[in-house]
This record gives sequence, C-alpha cells and structure tokens, in this order.
Amino acid sequence: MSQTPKQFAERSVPTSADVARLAGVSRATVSYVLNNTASVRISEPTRRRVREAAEELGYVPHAAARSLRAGHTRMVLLPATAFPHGPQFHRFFHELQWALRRLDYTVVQYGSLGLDGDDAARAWAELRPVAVVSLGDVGLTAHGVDILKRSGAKAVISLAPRPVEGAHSLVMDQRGVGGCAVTHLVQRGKRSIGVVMPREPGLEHFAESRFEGAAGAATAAGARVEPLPLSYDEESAAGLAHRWRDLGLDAVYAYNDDYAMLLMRALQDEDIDIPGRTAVIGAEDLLLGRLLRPRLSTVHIDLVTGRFLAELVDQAVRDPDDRPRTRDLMGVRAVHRESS
Amino acid sequence: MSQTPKQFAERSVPTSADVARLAGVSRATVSYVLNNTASVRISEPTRRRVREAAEELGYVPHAAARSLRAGHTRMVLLPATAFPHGPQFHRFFHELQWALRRLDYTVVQYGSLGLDGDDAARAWAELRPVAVVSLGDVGLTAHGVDILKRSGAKAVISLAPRPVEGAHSLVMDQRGVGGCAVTHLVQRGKRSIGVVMPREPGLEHFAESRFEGAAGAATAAGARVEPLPLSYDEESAAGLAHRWRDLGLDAVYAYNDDYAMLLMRALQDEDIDIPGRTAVIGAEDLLLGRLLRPRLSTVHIDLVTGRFLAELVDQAVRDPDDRPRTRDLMGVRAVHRESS
DNA sequence: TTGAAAGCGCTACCAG
DNA sequence: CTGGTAGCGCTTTCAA
Repeated sequence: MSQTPKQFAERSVPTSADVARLAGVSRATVSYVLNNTASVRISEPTRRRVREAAEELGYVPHAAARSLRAGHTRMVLLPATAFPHGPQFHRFFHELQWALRRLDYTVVQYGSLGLDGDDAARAWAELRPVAVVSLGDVGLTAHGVDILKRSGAKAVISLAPRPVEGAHSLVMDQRGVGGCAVTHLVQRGKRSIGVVMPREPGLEHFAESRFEGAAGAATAAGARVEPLPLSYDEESAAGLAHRWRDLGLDAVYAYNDDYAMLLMRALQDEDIDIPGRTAVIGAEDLLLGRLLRPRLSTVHIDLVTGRFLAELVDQAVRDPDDRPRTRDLMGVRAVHRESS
Repeated sequence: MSQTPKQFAERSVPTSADVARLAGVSRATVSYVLNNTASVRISEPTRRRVREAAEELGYVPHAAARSLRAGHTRMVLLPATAFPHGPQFHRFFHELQWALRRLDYTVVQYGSLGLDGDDAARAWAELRPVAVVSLGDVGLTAHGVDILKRSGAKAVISLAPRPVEGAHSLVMDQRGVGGCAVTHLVQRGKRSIGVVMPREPGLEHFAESRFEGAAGAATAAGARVEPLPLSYDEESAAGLAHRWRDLGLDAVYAYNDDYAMLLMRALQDEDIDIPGRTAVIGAEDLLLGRLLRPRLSTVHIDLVTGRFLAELVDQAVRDPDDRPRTRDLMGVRAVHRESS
C-alpha cells in the first residue's frame, strides 16, 4: 500500500492532542473550547491559549473521528448521476443546497458513476448519511432504501419519475410532460405526431417517460405518435428534416426546447412551414425559445422550490418513523406561442 | 439479537462485531474476508459463513471508521460553488468525475455555499481529502492551500482565472475570452464596443475577467469599450435595445452566447441591422447560436479534457512534493459566422 | 487458520 | 474550572 515511511508521508497533521500539549491543557479542554461547549465553563485566559495554539498549528478537527464518536452525522447525500442540466434544474439544485446548509446540514454530492442499483446504495451507506436525496433515476430500489435505512439513514427521499417503495417519493412524472404536449397538439387538430427522442446518453429515462406520456395521450385521442431519434447536432437535425415530407407528420413534440429549436430550424431550412404544415412544441420553457421566429410553444414545468424540499428532508430526519409518502412534484402546463 | 422489524431497524446499525458474532468468528476474520486480504488465508467455509452473515444483517462498513484507522482517504473533493453551468463545463465535470473514479478515487462535491475563503478551506480540510480540486473562483488563497496541506491533502489543484500560490494552478484566464472577442470586432473595423455584463449572481467573477480582457484588447487597438449591465430576461434586453441608438456603439460582445442571443433578438426587434449597424459576438459556441439568423459569431473555448485533469490529480497525489506548477488550461479562438 | 488487542482522533462522562 | 478516560468501528500486528 504505502511505499513511503510514515515520517516522510505524514508531515504530522496536528491533532487536538498537539493543541493540548502546546496550550498546556488537556484534550478535553481543547474540545470544550473549540466547540464552545455550553455545559462547561472555561476561563478566558485558557480559552485564548487554546485558540492561539490551534491557530498556530493550523489545527482542523477531523470530521470522521468526530462523527465516529458522535454516532451520527449531519450529512445529506445527493447522489445525482443522470440529472438534467438545464437552467431550471440547476437553480433548483442550488436552492436546495443552500436551504439545507441553512438547516445546518452538510451537503455532499457523491457521484457513484459506474455503480448501479444496490451497489450504489451500499457505497452511499458507507458514508452514514443522515439523509439521502436521490435525484433522477439512479436505480434506487426498495432494497437499496432498506440498506440505507439499516445503515442509519433517517430519511431517504427519491425524486424520480416513479415512486420508490420505502422512500419518501416526490414523483416527477415525466409522462405528464409528454402528455401535456401531445394533448395541446391534438387540441389544435393534429393527428400524426412525431416525438423526438434524444440520442444523448443520460437522457434515456426522461425521454422514455415523456414518450410514454405522449403515446398515452395520443391513443386516448385517436392520434398516432412516432418516435424520432435525434442527436443534438445540426447534421442529425438536417437529416431528419430532409426526410420529413415522407414521414407524413403534421406535428412534432421534441423532448425539450433545445431539441425543438434544433429541429425547427432544420425544418425551416427545408422550407417547411411552421406551424402551418408542421406544428412544433418543446418543453422546459427556455428563454431562448421565445427568441426564435416563430416563437416556440412549450410545456412549462412548475418545479417545487429547493427550500420546500429542504424542509421536507429536515422533517423526515426529525421524524424518521413517518410513513413514507408519495406526492407529485411537478406541475405542467402547455404554453402556446407561435410554433403550434 | 433476533431479526428486528423494519421500524426498529434504526435502533442498531450492524457493525463488523455483529457479523463476527453471527458467523461465530472474530472481528479480525470478518475484516479479512470482506476485504479479501491477500496476506492471510481463510478457509472457504469460514468465508461463506462470514459473507452470509454480512448479507443477512445488511452490513455495510463504516467509511469514517475505516479511514480513521487507515490514516488517509481516497477522497477527492470538488468544491464547485460558482461554476458556469453551460453544457461544455457540464461535460467536462462529468468526464472528470468518471476518470477520477476509474483511478479509484471517491469523488465528493462539497458545496460550501455561504462560507468564504479560509473558512471554506477549513470546512474542506475537516474531511481530510487526499486532494482538492477547486473549480472556479471559490476564494481559495495561499493560506487556504496551506491549511489543506497541513491537514493532509497531498494535492491542491485550482482551476481559476488566476493562479493560486502553493497550488497546482490551471489557469482558465477568462480575460482571453473577452480579448479574443474584442480583437475580432476590432479587426472587422469596429471601434465602439459594448460589453454585456450579466446581472445574474454567480457570474460576476467570470464577467469581470472577460470584461477586463475586452477592455485591454480595446485600448491596445485604440477602440473603446462600454459595460452594459443586462439581466437574463426579455424586458431587460428590450430596454437596452430601446436606447441602443443613443449609445453610439457599432459592436457588442455579450459575455456568452446566451446573452448574445437575447440581446441580438431585442436589437432585431428594434430594426437594428446586424451585423451592418451593430456587430454581435458571444462566447462558448453554443449550438443554438448557429440556429439564429444571422448566425451568431462566437468565441470558441477549448477546454482540456476531464481525463487529463484526473491524471494530473493522480500524479500530484503520488508525488506530493512536486513543485506546484501553473499552466494554461484554455485555448480560445474567434468563430466568425454572420452576426459580426 | 484464527483470535486478542492496540489505537486512529474525538467527545462526554465523572473526578478532583 | 480542568483532567483522566472510555469507547465510537475498523484494520493490522502479534500470538496462539
């Protein structure tokens, strides 16, 4: 393992014992002073000596030792492997971290890329987090939840397309997005609807859910849907647009606004009238979609605030025996602009 | 110690001692078996008993205890507080995590939002990471680096606009972006150049660096620059576009493509000819910029690969006494399309 | 082939 | 007011 002898490898990282020695007090006193323990009174001169010694040595407490001793942590683990990276989710994420920090949690994102399902859950459990907030479809199963709870996690919360048994599940039912888009198109008289499926890795789960919703809404209304694989580059879009007239579609729902914009431009370059010949709708309501001409119709997604989720986490931690609840997290509504 | 029902599972988190007891062996043996320790031979029946006991109890080793005992970790800390969230950086980040994991590091993002400078460094040091890769301007100072190294970090690597003393510094000199954009505009005969400054929080440091570079290139060429604060919404853009003719500018560099697209549309809505009356250039070479008409000129940023950085981290960990080096991380080049 | 025991750094109880 | 000390869960040397 280690090839170098200790005296070289370890340039003596200072411990509380070192601080105690330098300050001429005991380790206990050091602990009391540095943690401002209220239940014990330490004289001001001693406090100063301890503080100065710690400063001089560059002492930083050892989180692992502390939490080992304490028997618990305040760590909230956010395993976010395959999460969408649009500005909306980014803001949500940021908010969540901020709010958790305000509640005195230590927020750690632990990317267990390459592990799946229960292996990932085990890896998370090794860190003994007090709560796990799993974002997106990271393969968390009922068994995974059980592993986490058995290892001391007070709360396991899943934000995913489908509820996870045993966890508090905030369902982001992506099917609603596809369903909303297609319903909008159907209401505007469209019957043959293409659904763009992004080829990019990491989006599969979201894409499939949205497609599923789209297909459901279509059959319910007597329309048909057709999946259209598309890579996020101009060549792919041009290729799809080139054979567009053969597809016999009168509308397209394009996963999200990025793909919608890409495809819409390619269709325009093929002189296909939008929305006359083909209606286009995206999702996620990007600002940029409003800048195109025609303005891009979209599905607006109302996401709960990060602060809300943080409070939910806190509540679940405080009341670990609360029945895991499932609730819906997303509101969804079509925004009609000019492209549909 | 019979099997506990689910609701009481939290009462006792199984330890290796529990596994040992159930398997009828010692804790040492459990450790040997579960870690596949090569230097010691354990009989196959014993191995099986241990494995089954661990499985039955849902035993997961305690990472903190393990690293406390080991005296070191394989944790690479990525404190990424205010990092740009465009697709390019997102991919870079993803690559980096993946590559570090391949090198057997545990990647942890620790958002110390709300802490600044040395307080943040202390918070990171508490986790005793073997390496810290600080992304963006998180206020890491020479003193912060010292704290981290004193607490056992073998490598501190900074990706920031400016080098940090004591750390391996990969300089992402954002000034180059602004300089490149303005140079491009100057070469095309422009002399009065607006520079869009995003109002959004978290972008200040990048924006200022890019502006600084823009200003430098302008004065060197006898042109003038004017900062133009802009919020990322249509109202703000419309307002700026409305008073555009009074500004007397013949070109604008707009921080990045997002802001450039927003402003360009607003200018077009005011019937300002692009690039005839006003040339527009953005940065970061978003795909969407190519979809507008005129196509958006941009500054393409070549970023080093995540794999490269991961190897650098690994090397710095293996050779901690290597002299901290500073090198340039970004290549930058103007891409002329139609808007300039 | 397996077990006993030391000790990583820290905090909290109990004595003085 | 301050110090001694037990022990959190784990690995690893040494002994049996």
